[in-house]
Amino acid sequence: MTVTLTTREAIARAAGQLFEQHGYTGTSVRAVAAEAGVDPALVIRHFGSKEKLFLDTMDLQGHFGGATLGPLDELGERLVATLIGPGRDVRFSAYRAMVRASDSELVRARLLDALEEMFVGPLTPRLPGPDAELRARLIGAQVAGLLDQMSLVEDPVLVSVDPALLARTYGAAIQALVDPPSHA
Amino acid sequence: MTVTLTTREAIARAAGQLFEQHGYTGTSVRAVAAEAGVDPALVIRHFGSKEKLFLDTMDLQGHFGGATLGPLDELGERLVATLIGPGRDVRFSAYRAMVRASDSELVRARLLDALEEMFVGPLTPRLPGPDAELRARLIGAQVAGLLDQMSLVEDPVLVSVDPALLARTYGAAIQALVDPPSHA
DNA sequence: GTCTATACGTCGATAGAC
DNA sequence: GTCTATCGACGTATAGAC
Repeated sequence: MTVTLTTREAIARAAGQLFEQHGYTGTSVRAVAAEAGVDPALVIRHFGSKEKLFLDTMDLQGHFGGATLGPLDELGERLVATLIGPGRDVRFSAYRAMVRASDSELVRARLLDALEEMFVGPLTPRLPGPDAELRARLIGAQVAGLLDQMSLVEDPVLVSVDPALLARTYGAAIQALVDPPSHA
Repeated sequence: MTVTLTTREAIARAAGQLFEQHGYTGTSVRAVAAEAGVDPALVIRHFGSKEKLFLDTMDLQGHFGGATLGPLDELGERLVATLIGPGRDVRFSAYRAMVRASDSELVRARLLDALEEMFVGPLTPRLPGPDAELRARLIGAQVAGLLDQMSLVEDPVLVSVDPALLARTYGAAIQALVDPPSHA
């Protein structure tokens, strides 16, 4: 029920919006300050640096939580459907903003941590068969790759294809890592 | 047999090295000029802008060519083995530099083009069964994701795991998109 | 035609006055 | 806490010397 925002909240809100819209480089501290209606020096004073402001503002975990829930059977298809389903825009723009800022070492570390917490961690103890952790990490790679093509470089074919077909097709490839490997 | 480099060549060589080493943001036009032993203004004069210098310098196609050759049988495993096999460092650093610079729209477009030319184009006409183009693009996504985790965020587990095991495991997931889908 | 010298505008960040 | 003034570094442009 807060009618007024604290200065810090106003800055964070403006920063999140501008970072997702124009990227890290394309968003100046001065632009954030103008959007929030405060002095540019205040932005640095409150958050320490532009980089910390970015990391404090961007949140991946909040958008992808629970994607690995449910039975292992057909988990691949459900996982993809969750990623590209309703509300995909907020997920895509958060991931896109992070990767675009990956020239920063802290941002890369955050990306690795987020993937670990959201996919590798929950998945590893549930996968049957050998090399469970490796397979969980490779499922994470598949997720990252799909997000790359759909939200970062925006492959027009993938963006506009029937989501159900995409979930079925890519889900099968993910399922190949969920199910225990069959040796030749 | 050229003993001396032209100014343009010297700039390009210095730029390529610095961009791969310190990223786009971490490499200043002035640093490139100093490394090449020329005046900073010359860099802009020869290449137009820092962004064009980056695009002229970075080359993905040259490093990944021919990864999709050979019989479709076990193509997945061979593809991964080629990506992470001997000389992986040059491939990884080229890809890493590009993604780190993906705040630029031109760089993102180049990434999409490169993946299309190297994987989607050669693969689409060869894949049996329905949705060949979609499956080829999703194989591209799998490749991008693996490169993300190994060369951009540098997942320590994936970087140090036995390459043969990795090729076998991730190769099986790629093979699931090479082979025609089996409907339930 | 190259190259040098210099300068412009903007950036992230800091110091110190209210 | 907030603003003013300012710093050094950046990408880029241009004028003019070889």
